[in-house]
Amino acid sequence: MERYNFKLIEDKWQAFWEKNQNFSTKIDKNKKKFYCLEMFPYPSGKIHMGHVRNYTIGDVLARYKGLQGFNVLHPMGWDSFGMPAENAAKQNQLDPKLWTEKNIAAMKTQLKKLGLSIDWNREISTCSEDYYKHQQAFFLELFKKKLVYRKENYVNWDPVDETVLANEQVINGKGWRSGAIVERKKLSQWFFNISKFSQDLLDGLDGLKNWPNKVKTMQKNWIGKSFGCEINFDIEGDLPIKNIKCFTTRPDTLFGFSFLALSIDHEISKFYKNDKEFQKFKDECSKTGTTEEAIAVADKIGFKTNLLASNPLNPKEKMPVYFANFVLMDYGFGAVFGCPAHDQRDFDFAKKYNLKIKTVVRPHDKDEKFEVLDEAYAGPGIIINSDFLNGLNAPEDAVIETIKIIENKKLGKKQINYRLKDWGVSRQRYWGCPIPIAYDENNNAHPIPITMLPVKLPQNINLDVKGNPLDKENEWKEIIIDGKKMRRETDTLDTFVCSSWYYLRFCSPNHLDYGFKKEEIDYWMPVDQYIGGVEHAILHLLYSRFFMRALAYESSDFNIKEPFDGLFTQGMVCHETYKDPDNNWVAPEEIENINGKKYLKKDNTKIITVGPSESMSKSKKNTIDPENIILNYGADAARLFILSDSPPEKDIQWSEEGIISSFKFIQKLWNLNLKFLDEIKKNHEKDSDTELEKYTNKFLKKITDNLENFSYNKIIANLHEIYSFLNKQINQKYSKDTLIDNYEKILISMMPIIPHFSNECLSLIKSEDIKWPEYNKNFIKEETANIVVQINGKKRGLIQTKIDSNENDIFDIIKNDDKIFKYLEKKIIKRKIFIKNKLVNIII
RNA sequence: GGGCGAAUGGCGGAACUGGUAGACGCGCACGACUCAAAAUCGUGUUUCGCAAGAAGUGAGAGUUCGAUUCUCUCUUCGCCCA
Repeated sequence: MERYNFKLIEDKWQAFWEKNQNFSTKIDKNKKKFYCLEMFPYPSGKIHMGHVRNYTIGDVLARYKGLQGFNVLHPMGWDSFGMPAENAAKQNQLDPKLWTEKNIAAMKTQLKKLGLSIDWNREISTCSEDYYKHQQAFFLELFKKKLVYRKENYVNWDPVDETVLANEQVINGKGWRSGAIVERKKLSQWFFNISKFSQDLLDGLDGLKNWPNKVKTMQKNWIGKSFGCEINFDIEGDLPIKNIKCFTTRPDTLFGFSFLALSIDHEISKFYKNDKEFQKFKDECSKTGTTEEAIAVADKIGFKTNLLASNPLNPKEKMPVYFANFVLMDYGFGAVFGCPAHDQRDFDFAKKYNLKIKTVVRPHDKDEKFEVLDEAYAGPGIIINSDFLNGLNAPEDAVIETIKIIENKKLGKKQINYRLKDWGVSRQRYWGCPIPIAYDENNNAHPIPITMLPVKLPQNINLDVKGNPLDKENEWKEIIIDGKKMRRETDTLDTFVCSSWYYLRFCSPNHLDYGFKKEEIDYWMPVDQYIGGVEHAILHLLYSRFFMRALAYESSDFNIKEPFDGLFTQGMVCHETYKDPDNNWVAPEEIENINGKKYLKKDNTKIITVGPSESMSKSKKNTIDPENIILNYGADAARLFILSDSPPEKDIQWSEEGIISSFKFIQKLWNLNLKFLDEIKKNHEKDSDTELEKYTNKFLKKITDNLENFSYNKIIANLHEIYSFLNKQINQKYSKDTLIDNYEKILISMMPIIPHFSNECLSLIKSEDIKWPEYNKNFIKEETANIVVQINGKKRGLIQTKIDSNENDIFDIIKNDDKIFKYLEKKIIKRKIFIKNKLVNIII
């Protein structure tokens, strides 16, 4: 048999598509559009298997929609600002720009070898001036709409590297690079007012019918709407403070009040500015990171004031006021009332400072004597020890009732609170989009005029400095606006800003005046199917949803709110892990298989222990390089394997056996194709072709259904089935026309999966009018049905009948079937269940 | 600690709205071809049992004529958040 030369054929078709510009797209108002987008990659230098999976899934969809006649937009670009470039530059004395561009070129070559149906004319890169110029214009637009503002906020500060760290760079409270204990430090930073849209972002989730519920739930929790009430506590003491406002979701536990806790940034902290003890306490607090997690894990500590707060519902009760490290200024009013019996944090705090713990809720299964002793009880129950609230159902009824009372007594009011905080976009980094702002001598911020955009990053600067390199560029910092000398903002934008609108830019990648052209986004947006990893379920997707709203805000010519109509989150690519006897990770290519055991290749004596399959990572040395796979097995085989076995939303296990099997399958299909070419030369005359037609149409139905449902793994099973069928049946002397007609349809249906192979085979018999084959319903109809015969719910036989046979017909057959009938002899039939074309169940 | 999800042969995974559990692939076994091996092709492959048959979808209960599918409790794992 002739070998299938995948190298030759894949190169041929990739060159063909490029030459004919098959995937370059233009607006065509006579055609329905389909915008298929995969999350664009960070240009690290090499594609990994995760990319292969992500882009193969997207490509299957894009090609399928194209064959169906949609005008498909399927672009690709680069999320090319960010820290790795800056770090690499520091280490190797390189220019981040050159490093990034080199990586992009390399990855583009690799992606092209996968045979993706991408419109490369629309390629964008977020670090190019053409891109970030528009981003700066958007920033100014948001500034004008007052959706951007500046405020002081805490950052994770690495005191050794003198740099700000992102949350994920803080590991166990220490800087990832220096190992220094991370501090909280206040910096003046730019914020996007995303919280203004909290309710709208929450409401919008209901309309996203084609998003996984999992992601919607995660976003919902992240926005964290809570229903509660603000309460005024009267204050007594030696300060000019009459009352403090608190937010709580559990006003019903107010009789359990035992202290008031304030954030160290609460406005009354100004009275303690000169208190040395307070300053010491504040320093202590600043050693905790800024994440909610860090604060939750940290020891609960407090600083007692001389103030007393009285319980609004029982003014005689006066409790101490503390500053506490677990109260956040961003949430509520930076003040909470402590109810130790029913909140674990408050409980820990009360234990530490010996405060009263009064039980005010009893679980439904406990009596009035129930008392909280060792841990807080936060569950539902009945209110006790609470005067006029006693007997109410907590939390539901009790919360509503208490709020009513509080409102009547004018002690506070009902309030809705959101956990979602404003988005801090300032990064003290070089390799990012410069913020188009300048400061005058009084430190007032002024937008840099739009005509002066882009604010370009300076090149050839010294990166090997502590802190933000841009801050050291004194010449660059100087700017003259309207004849006035000013100083540029040296922070750059969070890279999440770049990815919050790139899907718009793909619609008008070369438009010079603005980030997009209205006519073009009106046609292409929203993205019909967005595909990427679940790790972006919260931030990136929420920021994108915000960005659309921010652009539409106070704008009449922008009416789309949701950028992504459909979302699909694919699983990770995993591989077995290996360790040598010394407990070192070993890469798959260092291993040799001898008699079912795995040995270290180098010395052939050390036995390797096989560990569980885990997501591919360099640290565990269980990565597989896609470039080698494509080189050795071809893009079609790689695509075939990455789609088989596991549903796209679940993790997939990469294996050597698997990719080899896919590779062999393509060879088998090729052999079948040669057989077919032989067969049609024979030109049989036969009119009983229905079996082939039936099988083909059933196959087309299955494959279409599976494509629609993202059941791509089942499509591979369908391909194996159609292969076995054809391989056995092709020499059944079907007539030439029927054979060609059906084979064509089958080949077209394989085009989304293995495009090079199917295009090659198809080109040998057909070159025009290639479109997705609709299945013919007449061939799908069954004429017979297999009926399961159950006796007392147990399967006792299987009989074949004409389709739609009635109960009596089936019982006639059963009576004549000895194998089944023996169970019924001399028995009284109590009941019969009959499901048409499926089963009968006889109860005796 | 909270939320979401998952658990099916030796392995990855199928099973539509409650109706034949194990599609398809890997692995394994046997056979054909071969001097031989590789490759390829064919057959078989949930478990126990010679068989008839029985058991069987993480564990335990429940609803139902019938449960991998629905409900409850538990266990383990994964992801996200704290």
